[in-house]
Amino acid sequence: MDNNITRFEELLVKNGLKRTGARLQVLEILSGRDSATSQPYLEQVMGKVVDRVTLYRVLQAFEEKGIIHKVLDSHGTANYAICSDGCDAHQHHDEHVHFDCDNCHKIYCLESVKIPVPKVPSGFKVQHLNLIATGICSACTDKVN
Amino acid sequence: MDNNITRFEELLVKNGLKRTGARLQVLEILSGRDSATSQPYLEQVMGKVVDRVTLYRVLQAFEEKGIIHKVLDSHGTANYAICSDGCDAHQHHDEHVHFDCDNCHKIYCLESVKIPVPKVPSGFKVQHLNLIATGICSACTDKVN
DNA sequence: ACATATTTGCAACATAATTGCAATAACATG
DNA sequence: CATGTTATTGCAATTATGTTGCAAATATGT
Ligand SMILES: [Mn+2]
Ligand SMILES: [Mn+2]
Ligand SMILES: [Zn+2]
Ligand SMILES: [Zn+2]
Repeated sequence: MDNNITRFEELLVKNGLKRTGARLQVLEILSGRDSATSQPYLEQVMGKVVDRVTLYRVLQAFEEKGIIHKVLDSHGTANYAICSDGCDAHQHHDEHVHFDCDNCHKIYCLESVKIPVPKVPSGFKVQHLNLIATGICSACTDKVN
Repeated sequence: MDNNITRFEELLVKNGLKRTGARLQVLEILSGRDSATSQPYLEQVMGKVVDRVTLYRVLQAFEEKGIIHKVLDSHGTANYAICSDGCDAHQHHDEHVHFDCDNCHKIYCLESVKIPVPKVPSGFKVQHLNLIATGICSACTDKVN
């Protein structure tokens, strides 16, 4: 229909969400970064043009639709990253390792790294795994050398 | 009970902490439970006898001394459990798996379950691992059957 | 019992997140 | 392109978690 429609707008429509400025802006920001983006950072860069509450609702809607996923860092701060693929409103499939760099404090989605399944005591039924590794990221390691 | 008091008092003294009511009460509560205890729960059961701020400071001191460790659940809520191993002021070594039950919402320290080390891309240097498994705990599984 | 360093309570502040409601904007329909 | 319906937003208020400064209280060695 409309060839001007961007891929973000398609994503919104596909998920039954109206294409509003706030939503497009969040998608723009998140997709332009190589690591997860914290809620405080988002709130700061989006400024007062978009209300805090709207940002929270946008993030919540995106998470529910499987457009983004949330990663809590070691301080409990919410960080968001675009889901790579296959996630939808019914299920997220991004059980990859997240890497929290002690130096630059970026949180990387290590999409290719599956979480190794631990052997839990009998009786415990594991449904989801969430592994956060902390240390020094590749970029920071390079800088030092 | 009296034995406990003595044991806890020794623990405090050993760590250069004065044995105060608030600290002993926190140790009592945490040690009497089979799973990690959330800050909100602690605040509730300790009531207004102990100020919120004092509770925060007690928890912070205990964590620094290696007496307890903090586990953030999937909502980012702080939960605390007594350290089993020889943790001290210089280092925690309780990198065990934590199990967050979807049913009873208890967080278990699976002391015996080490976190399997993931293979991260070259350049990334892992220093710590934090794995939280969610699912149904042993007690809840039993109840259903 | 006394001196002193630690610990506590209080008040104030900071930040993250949620809710209800009214105003507004998106968009399907004609 | 005007209009009606519905989703979305902004605003104000509220809740929850956590921190800081400071003065009062208390634990402890002497
Ligand atoms: Mn991710
Ligand atoms: Mn533990
Ligand atoms: Zn880094
Ligand atoms: Zn359970």
